[in-house]
Amino acid sequence: MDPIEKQCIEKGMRMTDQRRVVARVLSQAHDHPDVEELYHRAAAVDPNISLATVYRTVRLFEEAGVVERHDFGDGRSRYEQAGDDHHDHLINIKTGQVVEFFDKDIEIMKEALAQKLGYKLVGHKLELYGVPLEEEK
Amino acid sequence: MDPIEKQCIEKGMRMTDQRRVVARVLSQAHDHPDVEELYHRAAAVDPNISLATVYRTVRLFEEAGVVERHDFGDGRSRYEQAGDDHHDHLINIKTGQVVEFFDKDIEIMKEALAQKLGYKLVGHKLELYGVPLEEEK
DNA sequence: GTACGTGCAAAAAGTTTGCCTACCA
DNA sequence: TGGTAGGCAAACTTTTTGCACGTAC
Repeated sequence: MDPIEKQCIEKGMRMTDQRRVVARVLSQAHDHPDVEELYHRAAAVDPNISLATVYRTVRLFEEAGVVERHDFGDGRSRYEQAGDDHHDHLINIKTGQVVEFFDKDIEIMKEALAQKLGYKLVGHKLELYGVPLEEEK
Repeated sequence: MDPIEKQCIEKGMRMTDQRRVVARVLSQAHDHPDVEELYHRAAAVDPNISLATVYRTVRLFEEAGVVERHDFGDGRSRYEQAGDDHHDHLINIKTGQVVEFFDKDIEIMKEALAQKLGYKLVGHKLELYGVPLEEEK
């Protein structure tokens, strides 16, 4: 069983075929698909799934904390599995390609900064936008 | 003359009354208004300005680099003057209130990280989402 | 004078919702 | 079987655009 479905069951969600399909598609995705893309991938498995259901499902998953929603500035929400392996993103503004990275020190600093400002950190995102070094000209 | 208008002229933009009004509203804003809010503030000065013009103007300003666009997760774009005083944001998820902060060390780390990944940093944003420490329960 | 900006309304894009049917537990 | 999820289409929100008119330079 895929990890997202497992988490859903643990949280007591009612599991339908459609939710299982979306869960699996998200678990297997190694990119950051938007809803339209998720819909296509899900429809390849179950051609009867509707776009509305994909919207409802990703929202449900997001609220349950099993997936993360991102906005990389192109007007669409993008989703990925919310694992224990937190990471940040670097977006190549020439190609739209997204590179994931993790840096322990910066994570520590985020926590410390929130604390210093008088807040408990409940979420955080760091996005770097860049151009490849060789082509920067 | 407000700083945004000055920058616009330096960049050779044609300055209309409407652009001046939006520039002034943005220069005087100390929050992160969305387009609807900018439109209201601009309309208070010039009742003939249209929403479409505000959209066109903020986009123009953003592309020229004189304002910054943010997405704090509520589905609308929010704008603020792009000064030399870069800062990041902490969003109080209970109230939606936005706290600005700046941390030299974290800025240095962003730059270093991008470099390590093989990119030249052209933009970056760090958003912390938190709840006030006293009320965290 | 001419290229460019504006207002208005319509359209586009992304997302949500109402309603009725279908199905999970 | 009862309550909840899904499909479909319509509605909604935010943002963009076509067109005719107006204006900065």
